[in-house]
Amino acid sequence: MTKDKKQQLSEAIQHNVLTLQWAPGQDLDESSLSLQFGLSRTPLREVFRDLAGQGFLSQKQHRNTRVAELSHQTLREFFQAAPMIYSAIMRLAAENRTSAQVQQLEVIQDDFEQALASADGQARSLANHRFHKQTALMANNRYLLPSFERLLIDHTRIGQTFFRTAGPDQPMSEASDHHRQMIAAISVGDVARAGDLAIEHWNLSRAQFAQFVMPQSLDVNLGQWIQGEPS
Amino acid sequence: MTKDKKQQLSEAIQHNVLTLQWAPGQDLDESSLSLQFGLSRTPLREVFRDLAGQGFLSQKQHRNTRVAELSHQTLREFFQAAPMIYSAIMRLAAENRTSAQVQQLEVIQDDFEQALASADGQARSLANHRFHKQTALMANNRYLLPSFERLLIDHTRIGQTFFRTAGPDQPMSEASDHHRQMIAAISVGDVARAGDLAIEHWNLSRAQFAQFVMPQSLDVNLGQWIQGEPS
DNA sequence: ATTTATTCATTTGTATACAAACTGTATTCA
DNA sequence: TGAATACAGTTTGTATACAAATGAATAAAT
Repeated sequence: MTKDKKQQLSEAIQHNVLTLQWAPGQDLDESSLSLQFGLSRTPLREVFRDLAGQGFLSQKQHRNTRVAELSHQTLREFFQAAPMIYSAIMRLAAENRTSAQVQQLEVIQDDFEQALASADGQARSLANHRFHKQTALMANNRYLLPSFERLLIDHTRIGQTFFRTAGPDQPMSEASDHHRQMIAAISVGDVARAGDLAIEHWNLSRAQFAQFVMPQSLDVNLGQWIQGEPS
Repeated sequence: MTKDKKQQLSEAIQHNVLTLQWAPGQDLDESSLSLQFGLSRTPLREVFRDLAGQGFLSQKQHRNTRVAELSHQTLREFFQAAPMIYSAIMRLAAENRTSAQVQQLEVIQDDFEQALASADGQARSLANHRFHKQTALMANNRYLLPSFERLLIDHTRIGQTFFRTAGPDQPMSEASDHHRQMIAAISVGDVARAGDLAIEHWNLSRAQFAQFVMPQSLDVNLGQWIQGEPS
């Protein structure tokens, strides 16, 4: 009945990090969490290590574990890497998908649209997260996956602001349209189209970021990456 | 005097994995290793988890930890991801490098050339590994790094055969030439040139792979990726 | 008054004992 | 004979006690 405690703990931490209920950089306390989840410190620390390896948390020797930071520097690195990786994942998803996975993706997309209709920013954001995570699963490439998952974590955290404040109108439905078109492209194995859609979808996200969270001082630097290739 | 035992253990494992002294898929024994390194199982298991997260080892619930596998499937995924990531890392290295890092890279390259002169396949291969790891450090992008490191692990393992058997002649010196040109491009911040060199260097590696380790049956499938974009 | 030591409380890291799970062998039953 | 099951030995996973390291607060010194 009581599922795997470690699994539960891991999922709870991931949830708290992705929804910003735990702020970037926030300290975590081993003993209180181990009490809270009925686990001793040994397995708890193993979960910490796993999640640090995946980019949810960060650890330093003899210092407490914290929620992974989100600094200006990480944002810059984020914009340098994201379009390429998202596009590659989408192309490979179109290449390698199975029909069962496509069906699963459609279910997830239905959830996403339901979440958009609600006013619940967390639900919207997590549903979006699940959609893209499924595309990564379909891409089926162990080398690309870790980078993509890291990007997705921070994409979801940054996007919180947007999903929280915006109504279910313009850009929201545009995102949903993209998802539907992605499913179509992936479903028929149209690799090039899938890759292009990723870029297009990404440009939408970028516009959101610029509007809602981008520090003014970074705009100039980011500009050269946003357009495409830097000269 | 006795440095950090965990660090020592971690480096020893990495070395054994990269040089194929531990074969892909090989089982590891917790108790014998903990005895051997004078560490209890608790910290040893933490090292295992870290290295599994980095792609050196692989773990499953209630099963022993093993050296990460190298199957046909992983090779396919490898060829799908490698050129793009290598190129991106090299471009970013040219973009973000510091002069101290360039100097460091030159030292590493000197080591590499020394190793080429020797007949020691492991030394050659590890020196090559260090060169590319340094470029990743210079790229300074936390999102790309985990994917690149995974690729580099398997690149090094696959390349062992080549570095072991070949003399210090044709393709060897060609690789070394590439390294020198990379340093030059990175040093002056020529982003496009650095990216192109990565592709060029990669094509050389690929030729080596095809010649030395590629299973005949896979050649056809891999062909479509080797040329560039699949239609 | 500011800086430098020193102490102590808190937290992280390690060792070890114990519990749970898996693997292979032997035994039972069809 | 072959399949299924039960058992034993080994290995992985967890709890807990202890050791080491950190940082904050106090005391000492310039």
